Amino acid sequence: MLPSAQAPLYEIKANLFKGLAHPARIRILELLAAAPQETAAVSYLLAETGLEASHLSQHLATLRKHKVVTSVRTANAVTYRLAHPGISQLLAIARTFLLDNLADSNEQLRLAQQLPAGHLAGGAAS
Amino acid sequence: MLPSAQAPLYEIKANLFKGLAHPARIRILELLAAAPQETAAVSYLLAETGLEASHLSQHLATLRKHKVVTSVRTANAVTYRLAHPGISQLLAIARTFLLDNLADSNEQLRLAQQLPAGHLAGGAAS
DNA sequence: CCTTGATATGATGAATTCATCAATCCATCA
DNA sequence: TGATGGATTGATGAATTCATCATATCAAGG
Repeated sequence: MLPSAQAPLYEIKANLFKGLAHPARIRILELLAAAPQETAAVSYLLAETGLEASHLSQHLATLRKHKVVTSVRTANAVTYRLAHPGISQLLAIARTFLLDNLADSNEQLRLAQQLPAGHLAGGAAS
Repeated sequence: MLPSAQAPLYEIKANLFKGLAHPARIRILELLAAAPQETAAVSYLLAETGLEASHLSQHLATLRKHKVVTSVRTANAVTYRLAHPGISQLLAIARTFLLDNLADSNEQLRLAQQLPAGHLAGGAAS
């Protein structure tokens, strides 16, 4: 059920978050958010994510379905763009929230051990 | 797979959004966001949402699992609280994004009909 | 102890999403 | 036209989430 003027706003919001609820789609969106004019070609996304073409297409289709991205075909190339600046804001806020969670984990670890916590996260990509 | 210091950040983000990807949970979070100190009792959430107790509990458990809320039991009452101010920011941004989508829908409708669009959404709750 | 109120958990079938491969479509070129 | 490159769609089984009811747990009072 897609966003519709007839659906309650909480349903519309939940649907938006469903569109964001997969790691591969987060990676795609972050590549777009970091690209000039929040726009990138499928070929670029393909190279950067390392996904198989059909897998990437499926995820892009989901993002289109949820109106998180828009696409334009130019000859044999298709480019995708974030549909709204709010998307990158959502990603940015999710980052601060999660970094705080990491800080909390550090705090709990320290209280548990009564020792200064070493560094916990060394491999976080984005 | 819960947020862990070892998981890539895009997986952590996707997991956060999974926690938000259900209408009932959005409603709960918005009630909390609007409550004093972003805190409310289960009994209050029960009355406001109209959900059955076990259904509400299941959703609250999901929100706890995703660290979107925290809970405290005081005697036979349990209160929930947003775990981070970022949550209400996510909801607020989702709102602006979606309102823009409504505006877009209005624009397309107008172009299609070459007539001023009447009001489309009259029943949106939140 | 039993009863009551408040809340959480367990279990199960239905629905949806995910992962993945095959096939198809679109555009270009010789 | 056929071949090639770029991108999408269709199909299917596995995994996860959702919906819902039964049961259990926690806390307080008589």
